[in-house]
Amino acid sequence: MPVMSKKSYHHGDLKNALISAAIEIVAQEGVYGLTLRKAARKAGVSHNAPYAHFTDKQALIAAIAVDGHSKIQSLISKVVEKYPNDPLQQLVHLAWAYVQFGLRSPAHYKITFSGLIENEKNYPAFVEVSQLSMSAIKKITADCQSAGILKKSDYEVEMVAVSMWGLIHGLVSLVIEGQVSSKLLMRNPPKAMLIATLQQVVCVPLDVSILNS
Amino acid sequence: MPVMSKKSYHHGDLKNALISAAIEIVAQEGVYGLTLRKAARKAGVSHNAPYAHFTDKQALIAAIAVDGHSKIQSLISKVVEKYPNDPLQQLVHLAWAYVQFGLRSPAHYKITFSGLIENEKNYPAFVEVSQLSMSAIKKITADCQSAGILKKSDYEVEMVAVSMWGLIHGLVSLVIEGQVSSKLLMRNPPKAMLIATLQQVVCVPLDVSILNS
DNA sequence: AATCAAACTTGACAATGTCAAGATTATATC
DNA sequence: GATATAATCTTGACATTGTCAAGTTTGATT
Repeated sequence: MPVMSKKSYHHGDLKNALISAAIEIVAQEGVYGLTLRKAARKAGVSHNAPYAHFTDKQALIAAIAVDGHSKIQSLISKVVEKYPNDPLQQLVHLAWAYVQFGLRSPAHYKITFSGLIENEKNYPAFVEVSQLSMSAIKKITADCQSAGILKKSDYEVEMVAVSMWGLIHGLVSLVIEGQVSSKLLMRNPPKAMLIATLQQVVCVPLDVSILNS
Repeated sequence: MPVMSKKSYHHGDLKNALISAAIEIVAQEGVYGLTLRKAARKAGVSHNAPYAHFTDKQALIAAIAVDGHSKIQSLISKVVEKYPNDPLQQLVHLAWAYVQFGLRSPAHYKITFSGLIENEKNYPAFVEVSQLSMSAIKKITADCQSAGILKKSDYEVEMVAVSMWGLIHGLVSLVIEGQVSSKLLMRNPPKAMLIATLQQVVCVPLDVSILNS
């Protein structure tokens, strides 16, 4: 791994530098503000340098999405480690991680989870990492069912996991889009909102205090 | 309302013509294929004509979203008329309308419900129509609660409605993005999928046969 | 040390969003 | 009904963008 020297012809770590730059741009100017040339400028290279690492503008966007999935996954790992054998805590904190990521970095969240990538199958890294996310949710869901925390439906585990995923993702989307009135948010901050939602799905009553950590 | 004469300087109904053209483009070439100039070409006007009706490219996108909301709302109206005093049927068919719209016109659905509009507050028509959608869902949800079909939570009706909305929207999003494996879809076609999902939320068992219509 | 491939640059091109200024037509006012 | 006014549409121009082509620099391999 070559050191990032100040002024060499070769950047050394341009790919990651471009991704970071792109994430910053997206955070500051939104999805439509992202430009290949702008990212290149921010990384201090010429306007065509990105093409050595990304075939497309879409490929850079896909890389941002991969980064988003990775961030969520590292959060999930931490949560699973912190609450072993407690799938309810894992589930709630998993959902909470999504909400936090979504509210903290809306644009990044959108790119990652809201289907802004046109042909995802063209980007194997994205396909792989998004399947990993799904696997994590599936595992936690299955554990919840075994522990009697989630209803067992007649359909397979994946079915219920998709429902959970959808529920959380849908909620976050609505909050980000502002379709949930701010008044409602004031009276029911996201954390309580999440609990209320999960209570619809979970068949044991939830104690809100489990979230104080 | 002037007739759409063949070759007058004034188009007569350019605004709607542009929206239709844009929807077609989006359906055929995806969101990134949409271009102001392309829509203008398709409507047979000069490249700057759209600016008489839309301040922005974003404004045209917002108009597409408004159209999507309108389509869903007319579907909702029909369903509510068809099943008066049967909130469960209303709920299921409402959800089903979303799924159908999403699977039939993925790109249009994305623009309408997936937050592709950057600053929605800048487009009052969009804000208004999306609030109407929410109101419809809220009413049906409340009716379901009154009928004992949906659990009453400690939180207000809007809370539960948001959950329902989120659940449906999240599911459709995942299907559109292809994050739900096609194998799963084969074994559980969308209609059954929807039922499975609703069974997580609804506290009375659902009979799949109610969907045969 | 010579070769090769990867990483990066410069240059070019068509397409796009949008501004400015002018042309055409509908509508309202007298 | 003529005239003013505003809405609608056109032509022209410009900077920016994604991407192709061709060349340059450099690290790696032999």
